[in-house]
Amino acid sequence: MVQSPFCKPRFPQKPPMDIREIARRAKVSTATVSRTINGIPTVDPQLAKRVRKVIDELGYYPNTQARALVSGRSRIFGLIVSEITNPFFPEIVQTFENLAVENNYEILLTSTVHDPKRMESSVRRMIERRVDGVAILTFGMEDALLDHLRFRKVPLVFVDVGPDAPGIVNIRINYLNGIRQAVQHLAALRHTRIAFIAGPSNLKSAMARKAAFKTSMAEIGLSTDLMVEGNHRMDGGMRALVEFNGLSKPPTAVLCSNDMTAIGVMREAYDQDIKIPDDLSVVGFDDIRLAEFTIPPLTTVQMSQNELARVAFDALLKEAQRDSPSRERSEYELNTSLVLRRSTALARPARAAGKPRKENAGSRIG
Amino acid sequence: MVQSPFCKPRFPQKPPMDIREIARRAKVSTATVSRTINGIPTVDPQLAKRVRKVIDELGYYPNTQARALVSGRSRIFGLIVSEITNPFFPEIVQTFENLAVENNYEILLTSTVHDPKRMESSVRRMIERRVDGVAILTFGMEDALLDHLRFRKVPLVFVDVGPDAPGIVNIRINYLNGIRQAVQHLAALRHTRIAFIAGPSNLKSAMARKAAFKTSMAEIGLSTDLMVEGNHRMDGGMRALVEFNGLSKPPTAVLCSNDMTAIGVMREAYDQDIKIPDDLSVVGFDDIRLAEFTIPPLTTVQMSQNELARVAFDALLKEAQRDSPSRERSEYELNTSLVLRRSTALARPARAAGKPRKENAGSRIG
DNA sequence: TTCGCTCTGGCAAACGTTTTCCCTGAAGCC
DNA sequence: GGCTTCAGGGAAAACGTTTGCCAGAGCGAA
Repeated sequence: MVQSPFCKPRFPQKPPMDIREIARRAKVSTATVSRTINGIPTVDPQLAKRVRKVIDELGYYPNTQARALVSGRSRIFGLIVSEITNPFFPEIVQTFENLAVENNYEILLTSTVHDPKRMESSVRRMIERRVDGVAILTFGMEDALLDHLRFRKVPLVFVDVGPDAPGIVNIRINYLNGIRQAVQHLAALRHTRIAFIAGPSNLKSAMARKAAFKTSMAEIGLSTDLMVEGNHRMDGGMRALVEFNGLSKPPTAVLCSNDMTAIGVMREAYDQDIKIPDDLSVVGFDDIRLAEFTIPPLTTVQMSQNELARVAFDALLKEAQRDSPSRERSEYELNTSLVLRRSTALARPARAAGKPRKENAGSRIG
Repeated sequence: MVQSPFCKPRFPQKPPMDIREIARRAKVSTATVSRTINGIPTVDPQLAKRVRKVIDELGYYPNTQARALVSGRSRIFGLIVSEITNPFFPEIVQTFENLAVENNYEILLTSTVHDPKRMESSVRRMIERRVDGVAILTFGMEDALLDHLRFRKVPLVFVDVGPDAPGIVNIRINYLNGIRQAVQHLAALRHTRIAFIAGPSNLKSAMARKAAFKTSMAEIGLSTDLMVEGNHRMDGGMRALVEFNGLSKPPTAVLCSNDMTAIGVMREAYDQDIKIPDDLSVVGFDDIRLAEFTIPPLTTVQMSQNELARVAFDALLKEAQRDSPSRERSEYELNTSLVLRRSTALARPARAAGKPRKENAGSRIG
């Protein structure tokens, strides 16, 4: 609990540039200045004009902290992500910021970097700054931490994993739609040995994707014995491909739980001289911006980060603007859909078992 | 100047959970509680313990806004970038945040998205939230805006482009070092027709890189007639390569003003069936994390985002902690150096002029 | 003219901290 | 035991806003 002290003012000699100074110069009370700034209609247009003139001349900007203190609203939304360097998030952050600017909010951006200590710190920072709401785009947040926020009646927006409680908004993602499209696309290209590289099993969203894959495969009568757990990072994808290649009958197509995994697969394939899409079809998930620019461009299931951010922000805004906590739980749904690029192709009739790649010693059938 | 009003408290009935409540329950004055929280040593250990107990039991978190109001320090640093979706920045933001957490600061992250309105809004937001300092990692900020900050004696940290004024920290980047290494590396691989794809000419940093390229080429007696202006985005790189291929004697190696440009080049090369590095060597600049995972992995000049962020943050912290503005201008220098990966190779003796690629109709010498 | 109503705008009380100043009591010294 | 010193902790004044309440002005109607 020990904290470094908030110390003395930087420059005590700094001339006071506050609402009172404005009031003095405009020969009105501070109340009128405040009302003018806040666009309250009861103030006489003449007066307002005079006040605004002084404000502009002096380059006065109201002190948000004082405002927040008295109004009880900080006009800050918290945004918790797992790590900013994960390419999935910058797009979201950008959209979030754009919306914040439009609505005179600030974003308190916090990343957990998968560290419990940091999660706790994230929540503490949110509470200390008295955010008006938090969007939680990371997974595996401990309930005890959430309770801190819930106890303070901070509006919460989750993706996928929120508890079913009043005042908590959940954005559900329809994984099945996109993943079914991906599976059927691969099937249409004559692939039957379709592998899946899952995300870490402690991530609900990763499990949901995996379930969607199983369902989709079952629907068209394909077996799902080719499944490996990755980590949603590139190295996970690379390792998975190595593992697949050790199999007697390796897959001809791989569906990945996210794009970074797919990029890892492609990278490993490059190292092993496996041609994509000719030797192996690869499909990602997320459609991060980068997916368009991989080599080859990645066919992937799109989950619009833009839309996700927008829905989350709107929900937060709506929740923050009401004066009492909403009673009914709100739910939003986000769809997913396949976007075709160039990392998938017709399946080769068969690949020789355990064929050594680099040396190209094996015979190729067909 | 019209702003939406800060409205009434969300839940007036919320029980007061403030320093006074703590004081009451611990049977001390608010002053003691405050002193305890701030770790001021004059408070009796017994008392402090009692206070901390109450604080923990009640889950009390001090109100940062009130603290900031009275102390005159917000414990917020502004961070202005051009756009978060530019892969160059997330790494910086992450490091910045890590350091902020360590030092009990918050980051107010703002992006200009190359829009003058947004720049203005960025600066306004910084001032309104009374940040303790701003790191400006974007270029082409208008002086009038900066003056707003300078006038308020907000510590400022720039990369490369800061004005020479007291209290302004400049982080200079030694572009020449890394670029010279890159050029000499290519020359050692027998390349003589080395092209450069520059960044937009209104970016000082881009111009500095270009100048470093010219210098490096001149040093080893090579001509620099193969220069094109890109835009630091992928499409710029793609267009540049198209342009080069229209030439009667296209380059055998390309040095790019940043990694995104290089990725664009590689992407276009893929489309045109130009093999990298066999047909064309490519070198980037920045060493964004992604560079390690392109196909092939990109040889590039590293400018450590980590170190940049760290230097910027430290400078800000130092500046914010002093009680009067520093008189002397501080300067930091950041080095750059080449990191070798797999996008460069020995030059082919010559490439046939205007050789059509896809159709592979030309003869290949060597 | 007087009453009462509507508007406008000022006064002052919050908001939740930090910090100055001062008071108390205890310890140290002769 | 009386004096000085000092450490510890409390009362209260800031910090810069918003906003409830009220006073006065202006105006129309009786």
